[in-house]
Amino acid sequence: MTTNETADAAEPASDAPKRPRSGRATIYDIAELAGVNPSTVSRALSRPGRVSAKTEEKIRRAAAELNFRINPMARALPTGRTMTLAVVVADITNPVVFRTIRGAERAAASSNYTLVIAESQESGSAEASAIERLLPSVDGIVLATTRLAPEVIADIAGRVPLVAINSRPPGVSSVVTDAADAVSQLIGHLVALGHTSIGYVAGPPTSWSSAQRWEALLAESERHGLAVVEIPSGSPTIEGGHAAYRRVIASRVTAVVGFNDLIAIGIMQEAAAAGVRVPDELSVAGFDDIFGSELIVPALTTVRADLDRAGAQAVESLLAQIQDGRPREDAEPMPTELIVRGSTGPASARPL
Amino acid sequence: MTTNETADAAEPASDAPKRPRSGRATIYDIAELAGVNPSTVSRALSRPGRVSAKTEEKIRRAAAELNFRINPMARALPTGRTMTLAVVVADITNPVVFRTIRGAERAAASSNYTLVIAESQESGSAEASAIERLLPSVDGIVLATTRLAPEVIADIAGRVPLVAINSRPPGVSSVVTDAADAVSQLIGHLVALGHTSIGYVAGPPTSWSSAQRWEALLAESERHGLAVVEIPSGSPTIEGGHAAYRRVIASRVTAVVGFNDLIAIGIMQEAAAAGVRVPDELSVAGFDDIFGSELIVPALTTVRADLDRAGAQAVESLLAQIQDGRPREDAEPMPTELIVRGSTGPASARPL
DNA sequence: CTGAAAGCGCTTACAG
DNA sequence: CTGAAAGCGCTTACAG
Repeated sequence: MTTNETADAAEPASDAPKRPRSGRATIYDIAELAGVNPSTVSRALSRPGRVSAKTEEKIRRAAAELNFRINPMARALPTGRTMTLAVVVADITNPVVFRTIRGAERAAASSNYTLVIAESQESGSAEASAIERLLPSVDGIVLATTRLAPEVIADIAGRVPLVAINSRPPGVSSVVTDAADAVSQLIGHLVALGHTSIGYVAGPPTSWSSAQRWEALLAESERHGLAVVEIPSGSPTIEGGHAAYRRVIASRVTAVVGFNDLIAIGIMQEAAAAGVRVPDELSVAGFDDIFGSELIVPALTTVRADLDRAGAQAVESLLAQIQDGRPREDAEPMPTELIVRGSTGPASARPL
Repeated sequence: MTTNETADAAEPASDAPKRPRSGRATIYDIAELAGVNPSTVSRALSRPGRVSAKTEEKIRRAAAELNFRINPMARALPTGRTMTLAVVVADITNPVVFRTIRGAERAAASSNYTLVIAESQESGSAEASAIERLLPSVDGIVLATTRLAPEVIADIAGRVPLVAINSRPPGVSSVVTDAADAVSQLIGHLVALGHTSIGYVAGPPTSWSSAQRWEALLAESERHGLAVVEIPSGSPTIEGGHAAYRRVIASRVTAVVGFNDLIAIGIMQEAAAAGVRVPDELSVAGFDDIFGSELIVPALTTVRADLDRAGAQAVESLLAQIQDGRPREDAEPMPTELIVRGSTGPASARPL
């Protein structure tokens, strides 16, 4: 009532046929202007070629004149296609995830899809409920988070097209980076420098990639006859690195690899605070090559993956899945590249 | 056809009443189960209290049993409320903007709104068209970008609730940081160190905040009797800082302030490459206190603003505007805080 | 308080 | 090729 009155008051004082409340032109307006049936307008606009050339032309002209924009909500109702995708992440602030988001956003936009982003900061249950909330309004989901159990993810994937980034839930499409190769490059570098005992500061216990990297490290340790040790971090952040530092030192390793650059940076900061020189007394390396890795002194040795591309690839795979109605064959793990910088150096016994 | 057959094939082989294609329960299912009219279900679910307690209870029970989730698209059609907000940014990668996005996302989520993000990397026209595309599917827009002319923004604001971040288009709601105070703090610090000639490396020519900061700097220069010079950067990035470096040196200033930390970092990198010591020969400062400012050596003196809060505040203001139907009174400019670190020091003539 | 009806802006078989 | 009709899943005056 109130709403209507307000809307009416805002209308121009002409007695034009009733205008939609939004003030936007609809296919009915076009139909009237072009002298055709609304259904013809719909056809002309949504699948060109199904209508005679001259009618189509007339309709296009009318649409342009009325500055017509299709209403995606209205279209979504009969078709069930919302033309929007969701990406759910644990923490937008993490440099790794926003690169992924950017890649995803671009791929989505270039296919005329809209991207909504959901951050699930809190618990895994918050995450699940965010997904639940989004479900009816999206055509698919990119899951770039570590909080959900594989079975839960598989379950969601049963209800909506989904692709996971950096995890491989059973039966679910995913895009991952090549952990074995990444770790192999990094360890090769460290071994060449003479390191024989290496620490790995892990990411969250639920993180698939962290587990992968540790597994790869175990494999490398056998190959090279290394002593390796896994150290928990609490969280994949600078603070996580701080928290792990004492255990790193206590382990007497000569080199430490962080699950990600954030952790590695945290470790370097603690080392600096404790007067332990990097890399002379302790070599440090990470993964991701985030902004800041190059800035810190010494600059951080790390393994880079093309995260933008991972995000884009996830969206492309998702779109294909939406098209075909069934999950797409997973692509190869994405290649990685070792970036050697100043934080790693020759092994040398640290004075006790 | 194909679609329907597929859907049918997927259905359980019972002869249950026709299920909606989505497989989700609708209010009709609830109505049937609860033995009431669909309109009653709608009322019970959307505005509790308009229905007798016991019917409501029955309906809730049925809804829960069917695991009902309202379809936001379907609701949007009659109401015109999509429950989604858009935030449009120039570059997601910019640390400043993703902090803002995070704040916006949280505020939106806590009001049960969904946030879609649009990146407009390219030209201002790409930006305008992205907005155009989003317009029908959102209830409001947060504009955190620098590419659009104030009149264009004002025009868009006439068609959809909008609030701008870090610009003040005429007649448009906005949230901005307190440039005058920020610059005053920073210049006070530099003056105390003995600097009398200061360079300002600007952001994009279309950037309202960059202009604000420069204006404030001019005002400060009068107050303190300083020589100040504005230097263009091309872009608000590290590369922009690189590009501006020669002009900075050529200007013979003893201190330089970047429009943002990215530019300041770029300048520091060039200085390091050229063997110019910071801060001994050149003091450098920035704005934003991004991740990385603390990592670089020497750590960057900068002015911090609470960007998360800015994003959240923009969303709140937008929501109020959507409620009331008219723009909300702008809040005070947000306070800022000077963070003094190692990149600024006493003025000293640089050897030619 | 609740039911029956109309409508939001599209799409898509079904006829012709 | 195009029109007329029904329907997508909701909401909301209008009656009772």
